[in-house]
Amino acid sequence: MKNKDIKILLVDDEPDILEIVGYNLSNEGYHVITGANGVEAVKLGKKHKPHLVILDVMMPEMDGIEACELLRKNPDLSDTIITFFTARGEDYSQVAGFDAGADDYITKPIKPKVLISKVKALLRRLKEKEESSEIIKVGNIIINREEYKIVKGKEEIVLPRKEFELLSLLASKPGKVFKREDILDRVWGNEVVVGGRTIDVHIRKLREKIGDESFKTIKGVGYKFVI
Amino acid sequence: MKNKDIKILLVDDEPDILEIVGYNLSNEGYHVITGANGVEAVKLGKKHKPHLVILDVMMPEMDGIEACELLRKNPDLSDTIITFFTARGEDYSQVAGFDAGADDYITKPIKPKVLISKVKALLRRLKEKEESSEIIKVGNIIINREEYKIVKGKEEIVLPRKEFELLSLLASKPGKVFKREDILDRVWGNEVVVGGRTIDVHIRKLREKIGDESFKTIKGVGYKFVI
DNA sequence: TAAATATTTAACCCATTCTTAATATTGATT
DNA sequence: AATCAATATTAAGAATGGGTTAAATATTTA
Repeated sequence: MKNKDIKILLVDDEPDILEIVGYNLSNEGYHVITGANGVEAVKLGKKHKPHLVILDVMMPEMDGIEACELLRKNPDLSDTIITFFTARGEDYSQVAGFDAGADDYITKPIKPKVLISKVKALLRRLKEKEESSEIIKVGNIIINREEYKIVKGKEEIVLPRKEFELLSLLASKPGKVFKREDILDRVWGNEVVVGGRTIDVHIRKLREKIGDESFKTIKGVGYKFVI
Repeated sequence: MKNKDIKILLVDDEPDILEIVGYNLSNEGYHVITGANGVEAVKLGKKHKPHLVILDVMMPEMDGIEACELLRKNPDLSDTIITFFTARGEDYSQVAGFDAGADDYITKPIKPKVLISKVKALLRRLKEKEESSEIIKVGNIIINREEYKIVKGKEEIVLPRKEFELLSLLASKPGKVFKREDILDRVWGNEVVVGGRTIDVHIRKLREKIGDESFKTIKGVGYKFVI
């Protein structure tokens, strides 16, 4: 996603702030939308579905806290990051702000450079959510290597390390036969020497936990995972 | 940011050191700038705005400590990491160095491999600084890194530093398993060696204070924070 | 400087995980 | 079908690795 496609809704009742901050954000290539109070914030939020909302707390008509609560109620904006724009020292606003569903806050005054890097950090958060990490999906099984978690259908299966690694290896290429020596190399590491039956025992455990039908033995060669 | 874009200012009065260390750093792809004394360090620092400065302590003209103090006064270099390069045993220099605003120190002699990994660790710190937004929200817990404050529900929880860092690391990616070695790297720093049970003890404290259910152990791997 | 607090170490325990070994079964080959 | 080598099964024991605690150090604070 390019900066041009990223929409930032900036809401503040001081025109100067809108001007300066808006200018800096535009300069970075973001698509900036501005509003002057809470009512506008809610209206513009609904209309534009911005990726990031920067909300001043103290505003006429409707303050930032209330606006934030209303914005959060809109399911279209559930992935939107909302951050408050608050004068240093207005501590109460932070607490109230988080209750209202804000993700962060930015203190005024702030240097343009710092603001930009803060905005980038917030948007990076959004990006991370989108990017899926090391996840293997096969049939109805999802293997999440980052979380060390297996989900089969609806149930979560907990596997000890060696079993997890073995399954992950076999499932990384369903259908492919992995030779016994390759399995030893990749799951046990080629410096460790274990007896010949160790793999079998682990396969057995997996068959018990994941399902017999998923693991095929190729006699004299190795094993494969089938869907 | 690619290595090519990372500028390292290396300052030492011994040409051999500049040669060897500089070679190793260049080899990793870093953009290396070298200087022979404190005066040059300050001049080159101002000019190039390096991301990392490696400063020998004992140098003619102006020593590393003084150079460090001067570099620190430059607001452009506020994000720059400064580390001293000191012969093993020159203990006083470490103390004085930190007073002068240094972030770390590297002892001579050092093997190229160790040096590189140290530099990487330092640069990782820089990256984290840039990236980490100061507030992490997970479940009903708000971690405010800027104020070193934890709020769980309505109550504020005070955590000592290591516990705080550990929690904030784990909570930075709920669900993700952090390997023990990664935790050591990122909370303790990879140069510090602590006993095997240290992490456990801190986890235990967190479990007491935050809630047992939030910290899951993945045996043989590490820990994860779950909501 | 003393007192308080934080951090690390060390010792021990316990549970889980891994491996082995002994025996049973399978399947390819003749 | 007999044979034989490879794999399956099982249970037991070994090894690993985490949990817990208290005491020893370090560090910070008053």
